[in-house]
Amino acid sequence: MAKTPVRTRRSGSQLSPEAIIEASLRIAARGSQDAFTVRRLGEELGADPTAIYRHFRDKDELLLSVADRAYGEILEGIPDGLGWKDRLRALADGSLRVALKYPAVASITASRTTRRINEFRLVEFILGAVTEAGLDGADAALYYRAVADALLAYVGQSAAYVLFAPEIRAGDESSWAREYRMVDPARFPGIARLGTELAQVSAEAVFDVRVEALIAAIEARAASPSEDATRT
Amino acid sequence: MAKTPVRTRRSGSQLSPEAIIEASLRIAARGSQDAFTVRRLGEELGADPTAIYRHFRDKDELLLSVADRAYGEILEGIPDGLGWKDRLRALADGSLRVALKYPAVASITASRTTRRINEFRLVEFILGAVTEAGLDGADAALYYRAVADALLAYVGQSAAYVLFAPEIRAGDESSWAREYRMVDPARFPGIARLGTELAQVSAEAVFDVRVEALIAAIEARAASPSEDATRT
DNA sequence: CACGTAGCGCAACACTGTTGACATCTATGT
DNA sequence: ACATAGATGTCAACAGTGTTGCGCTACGTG
Repeated sequence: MAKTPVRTRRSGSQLSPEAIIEASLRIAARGSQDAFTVRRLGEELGADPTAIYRHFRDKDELLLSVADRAYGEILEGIPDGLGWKDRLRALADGSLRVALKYPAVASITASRTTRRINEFRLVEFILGAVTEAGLDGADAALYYRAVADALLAYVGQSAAYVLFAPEIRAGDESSWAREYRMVDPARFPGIARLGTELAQVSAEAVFDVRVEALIAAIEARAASPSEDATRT
Repeated sequence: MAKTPVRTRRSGSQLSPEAIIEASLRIAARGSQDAFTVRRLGEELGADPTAIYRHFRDKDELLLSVADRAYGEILEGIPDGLGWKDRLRALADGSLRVALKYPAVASITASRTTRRINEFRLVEFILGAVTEAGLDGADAALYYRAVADALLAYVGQSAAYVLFAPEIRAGDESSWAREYRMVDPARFPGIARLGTELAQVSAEAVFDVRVEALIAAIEARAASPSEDATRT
């Protein structure tokens, strides 16, 4: 029936949760070239599309498992021996890298919670960084959430973007060079004056600014822990 | 044909782009109670579901128009006479408010560009704020993008979250009080130690931290404009 | 006044995720 | 060793999504 499969795997089974997760990652790695659908997944596995429902309750549960596997890939890419700032930077870079590697997974999972092993490891990783920065208690929890939410949001947004059809993406990207260059300078003086600079901003630089802003906020908070965290 | 409708509206027409946009906003305002689908939209308009294709090329174009209308709603809610910091704070609050009012629209549009009038006004608004803060040229463009992307990402993430089915949301929210409380303290000492504080963090406080972090980054950048913007 | 066409309704298509019925085949209890 | 229960896989089908082609009506314009 539609029940969570037991742990005892039968030897005769062709499929397994691990094999399904890996096939999902293979499909997701092809980005917008290959849709991450149940039928396509069955094709990749050489099995009936509905066979995966014997190993996962629904596609959502599969997606969370796949995402957790991706979380592990992020953690593996972070070297040891770094200070808390460089650990957070490495985490940000790795998250973006993995999210762009599996955009279909990242774009859907960005506002979810996997509640699986590698998510625990990631939480512990961030908590360790903010603790080393000098935060503790409610402050550590608050700034952990700020870091985690910001990373997930940005990374998910970037993933959703690369997942768009090329023609849509081309239209969005060229807008800075087209529509934004033709605006009425009287109504929009700022856009008219900075049109060239706006078209030249790189996504990497923006990502950098946002990561460094968070790190600076953590540092500032650790320096004055008694004040209230909210706006003055 | 599948061509963009001309501007001369016939008097006998029951529908109009404006009426369709407003019906879309009404449906989107019902959140997860009412799915924002083409058929539901036709029902709301008292017309055939496919009638909207005489006014919009596809659902994507409609969505961008609806989003731009929501952008206008954000701008209307921002009072005059504020300094640049309070203008950005009011923008952030208004963006989140409108996004949560029309979650179905915000969650899809978060990584898109409308290229319509109210988006121009929003860009001009943010550019004015960062300019008043003391930034100019490439710096103003860079930090505009950081603010705009961060706002869109967070607001879209929040919208996607409230759009989830209540049972999924309940599972995600209770995870802090359940799974995260039962982790092995030896493997995850940070989670075990801060479990209580993690469960008590409010989304508003997290939003606040992220907005203030960006404002502080702009201020710091304006104070030392000669340095390189990237990580040291 | 005739005619081209915008506006709209209807039926249908391709594509999602998902479920129920049926068959097979393994693992286990006796 | 054998029978049975349950896990695994296949097939057909369903409800839901966005979208398109065809035909009709009624309007605005020549």
